[in-house]
Amino acid sequence: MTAEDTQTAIRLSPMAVPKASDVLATEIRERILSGEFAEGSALPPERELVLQTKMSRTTVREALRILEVQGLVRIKTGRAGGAFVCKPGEDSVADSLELLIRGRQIRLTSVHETREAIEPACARLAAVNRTAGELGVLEKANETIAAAKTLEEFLQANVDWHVGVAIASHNEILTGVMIALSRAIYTTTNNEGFVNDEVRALATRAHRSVTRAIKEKDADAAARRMTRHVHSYAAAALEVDDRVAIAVDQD
Amino acid sequence: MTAEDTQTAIRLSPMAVPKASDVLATEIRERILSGEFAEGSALPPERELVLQTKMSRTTVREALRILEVQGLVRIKTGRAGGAFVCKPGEDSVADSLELLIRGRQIRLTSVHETREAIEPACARLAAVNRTAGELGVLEKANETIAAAKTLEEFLQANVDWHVGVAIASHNEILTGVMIALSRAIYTTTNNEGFVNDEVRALATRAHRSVTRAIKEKDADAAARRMTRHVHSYAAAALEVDDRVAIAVDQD
DNA sequence: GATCGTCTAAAGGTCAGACCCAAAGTACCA
DNA sequence: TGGTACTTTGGGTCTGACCTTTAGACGATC
Repeated sequence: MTAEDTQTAIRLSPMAVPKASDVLATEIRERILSGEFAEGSALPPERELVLQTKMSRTTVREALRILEVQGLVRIKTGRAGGAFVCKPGEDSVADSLELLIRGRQIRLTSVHETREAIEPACARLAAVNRTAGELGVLEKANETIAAAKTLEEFLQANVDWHVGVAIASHNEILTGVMIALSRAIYTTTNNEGFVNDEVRALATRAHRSVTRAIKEKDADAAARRMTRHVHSYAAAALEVDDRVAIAVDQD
Repeated sequence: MTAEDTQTAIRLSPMAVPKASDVLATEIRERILSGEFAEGSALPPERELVLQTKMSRTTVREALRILEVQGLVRIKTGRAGGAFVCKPGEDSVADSLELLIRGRQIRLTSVHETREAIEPACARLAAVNRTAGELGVLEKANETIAAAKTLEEFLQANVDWHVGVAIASHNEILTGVMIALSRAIYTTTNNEGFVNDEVRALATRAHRSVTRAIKEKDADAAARRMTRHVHSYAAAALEVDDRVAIAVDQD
C-alpha cells in the first residue's frame, strides 16, 4: 500500500471550513429570504443574539455587517435601534455592477452593448405595463431635459428618463441593471465635451418619440425607437471616446 | 439672538455620521479601484493596519469584512495569509442579483423577460468575438446535453452552454447577469416535471443551431435563433408553471 | 533520500469585558 | 405648557487575551 494507491483510491474534494460569522449570517439570511422574518421587523439586539447563539459579540456583529452589506438588514443606532430586515432592492445590484464596471476598467463598449440589449426590452415592456403615474414621470423628465441649462441638469434628467422607462417596465431585474448602467454612463459622459447642443436636441426628440409610443401602448414602436436612440447615442459616444483617446496619444 | 434666528440664519443639510469601519473600507476600496493596490497583492496584516490607522483591530476587521463581501479582497488564514486584493468578478453581481430574485419573490416572468432581452445580444456578440477555445466549450456542452442521463446532468450542461455563450460574447456585464439568471432558472426548473424528453430534444436542436451560427460567425442568425429558442423555452416554462399553480389551487 | 512527524512563527478568528455615543422616553421644574 | 436634565436601550469602538490555521524549517525514521 503505497501513497500512490491511496491517492487514486480515495478522492476527496477540497473542503471549506466555514467561519462562525458566516454560519450565523447564512442562517439569518435564509430565514429572511424564506419570509420567516418579515420585512421591517427588528432582529433581536446584538447582546440578545449573543445569549441565544453562544457566540461572542464580535462574531455576531460581523454576521450583521455581512447582511448589511448584502442589503438584507438596515442598522440603526440609538435606543429603539437595531437591525431591521429589509429585502434587497435594485440598489444593491446596481452597487455591485458599479464595482464590476469600475474595478475591471470595463470598456465603455460593454456598457453600451448592454444598454442596447436591455433598453429596447424595457421600452417594450413599459409600453404594456406602464401606469399613468409612471408616464407622468417620463413626461416631466422630458420637460426638464428640454429646459436644462447646465450639463449636470441635462445628464440627471436624462438618467431619470431612462431609469423611469425601466421602472415602468415593472421588471425589477432590468431596473436594477439599468440603474447601474445609468450611473456608469453618467460619470463617463460627464467630463467630456460630448454633450453639445446637437446631441441634446437629438436626445430630446428621441425621448419624446419613445415616450409617445409608450403613452399609446405601442410596444413595437417603443422598442424600435428606443433601439435607434440607444444605438446612435452609443455610436456618438464611442466616436468621441476615440477622438479623446487619439488626442491623448498625441500628447 | 433667539433659537429661531440661528435656525433661519444658518442652514445646514442633514449630515450622516459615517462609521469608522466604513471610512476605512471606503478608503481602501477607492485605492483598489484606482489601481493603487494591484490585483493579487496583499494588504498589510490586520495588526499592521491597526498601527497605521490608529484604529482598533475590531474596526479594521469590520472594514475588511465589508470589502470581502463586496468581492474586493479575498482573505486567507494561516501564515502568509492576509487580505489579497481581487477585482470583483461576475460572481458578486450574480450573488446580488440572486438575492434580489429570491428576496423579492420575483415573478418567473421577469427572469424570462430579462433572458429574452439579454441572450440574443450575447449570441450576436459571441458570433463576432468568440475564440476557438470558447467555441469548443459550447460544442462540448452540447455533447454532454445529448448524452445526459439524469435531470441534474442535463440542467448543469444546459447552464454551462448558456453561460458559455455569454462568456464568448466577451462582455463582462452581460456575463454577470447571465450567470445570475442561469442560477435562478436552474433552481426553479429543477423540481418540476417540466424537462421531459420533448423539451430536451428541442433544446438540443436549438443549441446546435445557435452554436453553428456562432461557429460560422453569422451574427444575425445567432441572434435570431437564440431569440426563438429562449422565447419558446420561456413560453413552455411559464405554461408548466401555470399548470402547477392550478394543481396547487385544487389541493 | 524520500517521507513523515514536530516545532515555530505569522496571520486571521474568536472571545470577554469595558466604555463611548446616539436616540427615545420620562420626570421634573419654571 | 414647554423645555431641560436624566435614564434607558441600543449600536460603535477599544483593549487585550487566547485559539486555530498554515507555511516553512528541522529532524527522525524507514
